Amino acid sequence: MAIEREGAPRWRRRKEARPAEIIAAAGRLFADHGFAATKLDDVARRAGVAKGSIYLYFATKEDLFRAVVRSAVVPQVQVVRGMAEAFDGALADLLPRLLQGAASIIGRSDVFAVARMVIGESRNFPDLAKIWHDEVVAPVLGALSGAIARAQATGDVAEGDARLYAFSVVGPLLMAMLFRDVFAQASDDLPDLARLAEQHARCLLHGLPTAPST
Amino acid sequence: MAIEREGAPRWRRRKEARPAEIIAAAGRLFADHGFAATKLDDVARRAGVAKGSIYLYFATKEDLFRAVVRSAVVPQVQVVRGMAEAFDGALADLLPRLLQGAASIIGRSDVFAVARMVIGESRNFPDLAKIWHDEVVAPVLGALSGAIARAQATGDVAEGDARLYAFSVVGPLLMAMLFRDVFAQASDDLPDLARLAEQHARCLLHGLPTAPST
Amino acid sequence: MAIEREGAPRWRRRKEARPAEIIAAAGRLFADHGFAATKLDDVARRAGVAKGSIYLYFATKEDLFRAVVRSAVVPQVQVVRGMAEAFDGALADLLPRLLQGAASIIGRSDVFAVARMVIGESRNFPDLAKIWHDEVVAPVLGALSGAIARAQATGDVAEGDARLYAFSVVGPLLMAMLFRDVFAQASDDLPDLARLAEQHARCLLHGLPTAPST
Amino acid sequence: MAIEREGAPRWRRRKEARPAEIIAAAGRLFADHGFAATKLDDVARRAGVAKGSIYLYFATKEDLFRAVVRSAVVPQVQVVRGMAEAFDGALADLLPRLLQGAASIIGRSDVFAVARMVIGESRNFPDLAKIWHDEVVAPVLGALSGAIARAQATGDVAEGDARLYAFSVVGPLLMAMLFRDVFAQASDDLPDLARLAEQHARCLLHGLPTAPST
DNA sequence: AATGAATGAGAATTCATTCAT
DNA sequence: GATGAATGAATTCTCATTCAT
Repeated sequence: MAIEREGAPRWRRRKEARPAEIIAAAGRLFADHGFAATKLDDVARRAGVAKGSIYLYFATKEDLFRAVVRSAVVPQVQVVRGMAEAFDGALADLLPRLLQGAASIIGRSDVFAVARMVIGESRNFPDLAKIWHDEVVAPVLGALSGAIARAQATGDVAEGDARLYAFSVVGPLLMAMLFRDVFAQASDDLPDLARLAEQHARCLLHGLPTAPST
Repeated sequence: MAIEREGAPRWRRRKEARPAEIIAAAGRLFADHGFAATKLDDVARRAGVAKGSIYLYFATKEDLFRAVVRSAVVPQVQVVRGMAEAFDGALADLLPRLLQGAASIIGRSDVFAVARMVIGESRNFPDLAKIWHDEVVAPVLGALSGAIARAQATGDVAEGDARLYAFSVVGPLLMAMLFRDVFAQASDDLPDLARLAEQHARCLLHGLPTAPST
Repeated sequence: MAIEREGAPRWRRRKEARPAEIIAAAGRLFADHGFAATKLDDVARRAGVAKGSIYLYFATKEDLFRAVVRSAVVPQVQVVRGMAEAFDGALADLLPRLLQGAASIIGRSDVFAVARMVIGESRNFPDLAKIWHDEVVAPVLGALSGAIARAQATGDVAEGDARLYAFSVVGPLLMAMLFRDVFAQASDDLPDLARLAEQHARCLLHGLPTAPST
Repeated sequence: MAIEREGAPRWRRRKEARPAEIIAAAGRLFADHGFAATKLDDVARRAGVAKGSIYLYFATKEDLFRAVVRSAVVPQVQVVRGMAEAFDGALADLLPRLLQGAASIIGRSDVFAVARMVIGESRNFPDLAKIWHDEVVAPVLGALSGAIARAQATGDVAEGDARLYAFSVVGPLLMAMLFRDVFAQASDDLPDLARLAEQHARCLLHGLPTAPST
């Protein structure tokens, strides 16, 4: 239909970009409506592509969904790497920076939209749960547990299960993020991530009580 | 399926029991496959009912979904009440019991299957997110924040945002529960809820470091 | 449910009345929504009867429809008889009275609701078209044709097909009635039946032209 | 079914032809069985199209029905125009030609199948009754009334309500057409439209009586 | 490669009819 | 007789997927 005659078309969509554009469009719609409620018709329209073209790059709708989740995993892996490298200083210095960083970095992205999808579809797409676990969650927990274990070795941190301590460290922040994502409309008192990060770091260092209990 | 007690007719009208049976069947399937992937045909079969009979009690599939979530809210409200009443003793006694209780009570039920559904469908069913928030989440957070605020008033707890402290208290446990639910198949190292409850309680009371930081 | 204990219940629906009540209720709904769009549920509710009770008197929905149409035929047959008996006087006297009578009698009843149903469902219920034809339409046309034929024999009416003359006599009035019924909402200028009857009678007697064309 | 001319590919996309083909098939079935009793499955089969394809062009079954009726209106409007232009000569010349023309033109088409549908469903589809009224019935009546009024102005036609005269003019013919359509199977003496047209024209001009009644 | 018309299996929903009470 | 809960076949509508162009 759109006829381009002369040698170099003024502007042409690069075919290499297509899959990424489709993934971006699909990601948005999946995040907004869930897997089943998202229509490939809409994905195509949003991506500025014909419906059939999606099938040039993705065999099925499920495949596209997988691609979306995978593509969201990649940047997270960067974050994970950054965190792992950060785990070196003293715990008292580390924790605030760590939580603040997580709060601001993750809080700015839309990982949690993807996380929500993965959570909601974890039974239908066990492989995605696996990917998400292996590529994102386990490494973060691993790096964190490792740092804590090292801190225990140097006597900085009380004895106990390092992996469970990792939950103690990141659980509140993650829960708050999920809260914000799920209850965005339902609540008019969404937790402030930065303040939570700061306060929780202090809580982890000194405990909840005013006077340290001997 | 439904075992009739002695003397009862082989088959009888059960106008009162039917909705509950359907909700139970639907709850199971929704939890396992999500809203969209659950077929009313299967719900009917599982409930031992004809497909059309579902419509005697629920106007639409969405309505049935809502009923399932609502019905899951009720028992949680009991739990919430129990927790609220528990918030009276000294923090040092309270926290371990509280977390242990939450871990065992909630961990035994299948709330998290429903929670997973609510999370996954929160965009498609904002009203359910609202119900879940208002009936379950907000009251728990409220009761907890209240107790913490009271403890702050008596000088037991350091100053800070009581509501954010509530996240610090329950976040790790909730994240661990969600982890177990979502990554049941993906991970071979699921966190032990009871141990986490116990360890996190200690962590909250003394902080992470070995020697309380003055 | 409604328990009546003592000997003679104060008031009890006479079972003989039931079928008629059901027919009345069904007639109304069929007329308003057509055969297919009428739900037996609504018929039952309107008749103040349980849905299953309809089947005590009518084997199927179609049967009920037939009964409705048949029941509407009976009073029409009376009208037909009345018309037949009226055909005796001189044409000049007869026509105005006849048309006026038809206009007022038929116009007051709701025959045309039934007629509309018969017309609309004539393909699906050929037997009803047959009944309506044999019991209502044919007798009227027959009586009218007969009277016209007699008037032709006495030289009162010009020669020609008496049956077609019958169409000339009643067609305008019937079309106007149908018009009123079908276009009740669509038109804001519904024809006045009484005036049409009067004017058409004159038209039939003298012709349209001012000066009778010799 | 649809015969392709030479050189045409055995099968090809016919985006433009499809809607018309579907309307044609649907029109036939709606006319034969009514709106509710017509299954889209059958429409699809008759149109040589997959069931889903219907929905590429019509949002709902009701929409398709509307399209059918609308499409039947267009040719009628032509007829109306023709009639309007015909209204010029003297009444004595005009009436026979007019009625004959109407009888042969309309009698040959299948308008009355559509009319029957509109009549039968006028309660369920008031908008269609409105369209039919505004586009077909009112213009015809209007043109006819106008011509009669002009004839009254020139003294050709007796005084009286021109619009009601219009009913006197066309009523018999329309009623006969409806009779033929509805009672095709029920009657073995269907009125001959051409003869009725001719005889009714005479009746209108001279009146029923042999000797013009002064 | 790209298109988008066409497909048809699949799912929700309706409702006439049945039947245990 | 009367009831109304239960049934399940039937139907509309959806949408992932295909394929001729």
